[in-house]
Formats: sequence, C-alpha cells, structure tokens
Amino acid sequence: MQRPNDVVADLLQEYADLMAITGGEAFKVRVYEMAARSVGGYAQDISGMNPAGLRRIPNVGTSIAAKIDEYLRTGAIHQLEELRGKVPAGVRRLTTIPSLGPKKAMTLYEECGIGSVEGLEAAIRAGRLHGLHGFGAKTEENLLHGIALLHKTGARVRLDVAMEVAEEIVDALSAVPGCERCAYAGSLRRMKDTIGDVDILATAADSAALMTVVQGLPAVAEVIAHGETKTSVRTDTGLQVDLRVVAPDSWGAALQYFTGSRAHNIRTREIAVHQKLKLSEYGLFDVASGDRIASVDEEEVYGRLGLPWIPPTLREDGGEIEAALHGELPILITDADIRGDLHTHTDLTDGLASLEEMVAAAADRGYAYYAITDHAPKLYMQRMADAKALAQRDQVRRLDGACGGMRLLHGTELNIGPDGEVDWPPEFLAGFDMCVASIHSHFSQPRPEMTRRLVLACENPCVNIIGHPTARLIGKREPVDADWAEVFAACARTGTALEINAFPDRLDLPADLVRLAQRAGVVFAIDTDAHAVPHLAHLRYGIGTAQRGWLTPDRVINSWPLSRLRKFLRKGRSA
DNA sequence: GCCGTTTTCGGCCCGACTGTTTTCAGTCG
Repeated sequence: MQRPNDVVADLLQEYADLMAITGGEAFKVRVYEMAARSVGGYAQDISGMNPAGLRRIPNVGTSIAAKIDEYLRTGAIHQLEELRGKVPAGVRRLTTIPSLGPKKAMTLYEECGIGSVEGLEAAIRAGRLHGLHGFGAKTEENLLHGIALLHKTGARVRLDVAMEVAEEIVDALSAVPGCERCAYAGSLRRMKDTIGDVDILATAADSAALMTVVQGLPAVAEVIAHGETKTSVRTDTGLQVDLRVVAPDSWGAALQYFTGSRAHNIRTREIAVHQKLKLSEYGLFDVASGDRIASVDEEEVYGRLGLPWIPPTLREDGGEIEAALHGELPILITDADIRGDLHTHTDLTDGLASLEEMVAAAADRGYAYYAITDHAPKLYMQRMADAKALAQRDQVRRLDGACGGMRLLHGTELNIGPDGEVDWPPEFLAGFDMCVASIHSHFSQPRPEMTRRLVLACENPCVNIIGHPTARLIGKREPVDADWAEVFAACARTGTALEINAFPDRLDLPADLVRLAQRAGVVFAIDTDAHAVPHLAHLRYGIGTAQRGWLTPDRVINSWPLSRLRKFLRKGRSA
C-alpha cells in the first residue's frame, strides 16, 4: 500500500492531467502538478493533518488544502469526481501515446467519441479520422506508430541498460572530428532508477557531422526527428535518444538545462527572471542589454544566479534550490568514499565466480575491506550447510590481507522468515563477522505482519544490515508493504543499517525512502550484491541512488574506516 | 491556484521540431 502522501500526490496529478485535457488554464495545471510533487515528497505523513497544517506544504494553498482535507475526511475529492465524469480514464491514457497530448486527446474524444487506446487504433484503421481538423495522414501514421510503441516498450528501461547505450554513443560521437565535448545528461545523469529516454549533449562549431554520425549508428533503428541543433533517434531496443549540439561556449548552460528535471529548470529560470535575467540552453542573458553573462560551465551559470553548483542527482526540485540558497546543500557520498563492499556472493552458493576471483577483483577496485556473504541454509536451492560455511571461513581467513592488504570479513546473507526469524541459532551466527538479513519469500504479507517481521530482524543482535529492504524488482515485483516509519525507527534504535542495494533491477532501498530513513537517524550500507566479478562495478548505481536520497558519507557504514565499522558490527553481541 | 527582497494583485520558463490550420498550434523535453 502507498503512503497517504503518495496517494494524494497521484490524485493531484490526475486532477492536473484532467484539467489539461478539459482545457483548463495552463498555470493552474502547473500548480496542481507542483503541489502533487510537493505532497509526494513531504517528509511528514499528511493523514491526520488539518487544512492549516496542509497549507505549510509548498505549493499547497487554500484551495488545494481543502481538496486534500476533503480526501482525508471522505476518501474522495468531489471536483476530481466531476472531472472524471467528464473525461473517461481511457482519454487520460490516450495522452501516454507519444505525440498525442491533452489537446488532441480531447478533440478525439469530443469529435469522435474515442475514449481508449484500442478505440483510437480501430478508428484510424477504419478511416474515421479523415477530415478531422489537425489529423492529417502523417499524424494518423504517427499515432499508429506511437500505439505500437506503447504496447512494445510502454515501460521505461533500467538505469544500466540506458547507461550502456549512452556511453556507447558518447564514445562514438567524441571520436568525430570537430566534436569538442560530449556527455550524457537528463534523467540518466540524475541517476533515476528507470530512464524514459537518453539525452546526449555535444559541442561543435558545426553540428552536421555529429547529426550524420548519430543517425548512422548500428544500434539506431529509426530517425524520429532531425534538425540543425537536435536529432532524435530510436534504438533497436525501442529506447529514444535525443542528441543536442550547441556551440562550445554554451556548454555549461546547455548541460545545466538538459540535466535538470523540468521542475528544477522552471525554478532556476524563475530565479533568473527575478534578477531580470533569462536562462536558456544557450546561456544566462541580461534581459535589458541582451548580453550573455554566463554559459561556459555549470558552476558559472549557477554562480551568476547566486547559487552554488548543485549536484545533478539532486536536481529534481525536491528542496535543493532552497538548500542551495541557504548554503545547506549536503556534501554527498561519492564512489571515492566507499572503502568496501559488504554484500557479495561466490560460487559456494549462487555466485558465478570463486572466492579467490571475487576477492582479487575487489582488491583491484582498491577496497580496504570486503565481505563475503553467501546465502544461508533456508534458501534451500542454494544448499548451504554449517560445514560449508565453516570451511569457507577458513578459506577467507587464509586470504585475509593477501590481496594488497585488503581485509576480509566473513559474513552471510540470512533469510528473514515470515515471522522475522533467521536461519541459524545465535551461537552459530556469532561466529560470523557480520550478517546481512533479507526477505526472499512471502512478499505479500499484510502490512502489520511485514512491519513486525522487519522490526524483529532489526532486533536480532546478530543482524547488522537489512538487505534490499523493500525486495522490489523494478518492473517485475512491487515493493513489500510495511510501515517504513516504524522500520526506520527500529533500525535507528537497534543499530541496524539499511542496505542500498546497487543491483540495477533493485536499487533498494529506493531514493525517496533513503531520504526519509536518513531523517529518522538510520545509517546505510551501499552494496552491490555481486554474484559475479562485473557486478562489483554496479556500485555506481547504488551511489546514484544514495545521492538522490541526499546521503552524506558519515551515514554510510562502508565509507568508515575498518575499526569504526567493526565497532558498529559488534552491535548487541558479547565480545 | 499559488505566491511575494518588484508585488496581497498580476503575474506565472524557454526553445526545437512536426504537421498542417500557409502563419502557427501542439507536443516534447
């Protein structure tokens, strides 16, 4: 079940969408969109808040507070119900078709009674759109194409999938003569957990060569649009890639523009407007004189707006502008802060590489310490046994310090059973240097049971880290339903860290919960859950998620020196 | 509908590309 904040955020977003479709004023639509985001990201639970309290949420005034209050009291918002009565849900869904926005969706509904994606497809094929104002042959073709695409790729792609495509294209374009700089921007640079499309930015005096090269890349299946400054293509996997080419002296302004979320960019441009300046991808301009006053790099652009440089992973209008204005931006955790990986596997259970191979690869990454945490017996398919664990421990002790002085910790990944119990008895667990404990089954327990289960795991004196806490698999399995505030309180109280699992289909704990957990005083471990040598490099995605949760190094136990980490790992154990 | 170091009223981000309405609306990012 969602947090009440998320439920209300969805309702407000729906209200904004329906208002846009019914021709509501654009600035009102924007306010509802902003309010939706503010409510979703608000730290405090809104259920139980009165209208006066609700109005303290940014972008929530009298009118929206009244709507939220109505929802909290009655479970519905009558104005939203009215709009729903006017616009069937299928019409809203029409706007998810690429190239079909609110205006055209409403035209289709009003003129032809089309209220679903399937209905639109049938109408086009039956020629029922002929003569409809604004719908020529090319538009029909584009809509059919968009519908096919929606069916095929509908979902966004995983962060690592988009990253691979982006890095390949950046490499190819960087090699083109005349290309001065090239980098990926957009949600990929912000490290969102899924990516809708890839934004690539390049600088060159002449854009033509770059535009030609990107259209001819082997992975490109289709050219969607092409002009002098922008070309859009789609890869054979259905991922859209937008290339923008600007003059070299616009690099900073363009990178700033193409990195921020829409909301972040609106905020930065508003700050510019208030200073009689204008910010675009070409630079920061003085409105009166038309002079360009900043554009070369992002630091300069933010600086002239009176802001420090804001890390890309924070650029979501989630409070970073206010923090920047007050000089309160966090110093975020980075890859360089990480001293070791605390959740990894070997071929003793379901890993692909041997202990020696994993340890050597970890040492190559320059780690000071490294934990081996193979699965425990209750994940029956892995066939772990006491003797195997003990034999591995001997091996680990022999290898300890043998690779570049890297210290090894012998751990295990326990299963948190339905009642919160874990695999081994306390006396056996005490032999491990550390324990991760994770949910691997019974994902759909009701919230009270799931909460109790996680709290009990935290209270186990041998459990140091809760692994992939929500157990979500992006695009495949929903997160488990728990009272996270209660779980976070238990973590803080018992000295149990929450994992930020860096595996790209997990990214778990998710960034929004990381931020809430941090406020509750929780500490974290950013781990790869590597089952093979290449997985160790997934750490970057965990770091991205941690940064999106505003995490600082002092809250990350595997950025600590080994002595401090060992002290933390002792938890409630005697010794 | 919200908001305020210019404002309690009058504003509200900016530009590229497409298709079609031959001068611009719609969509997207």
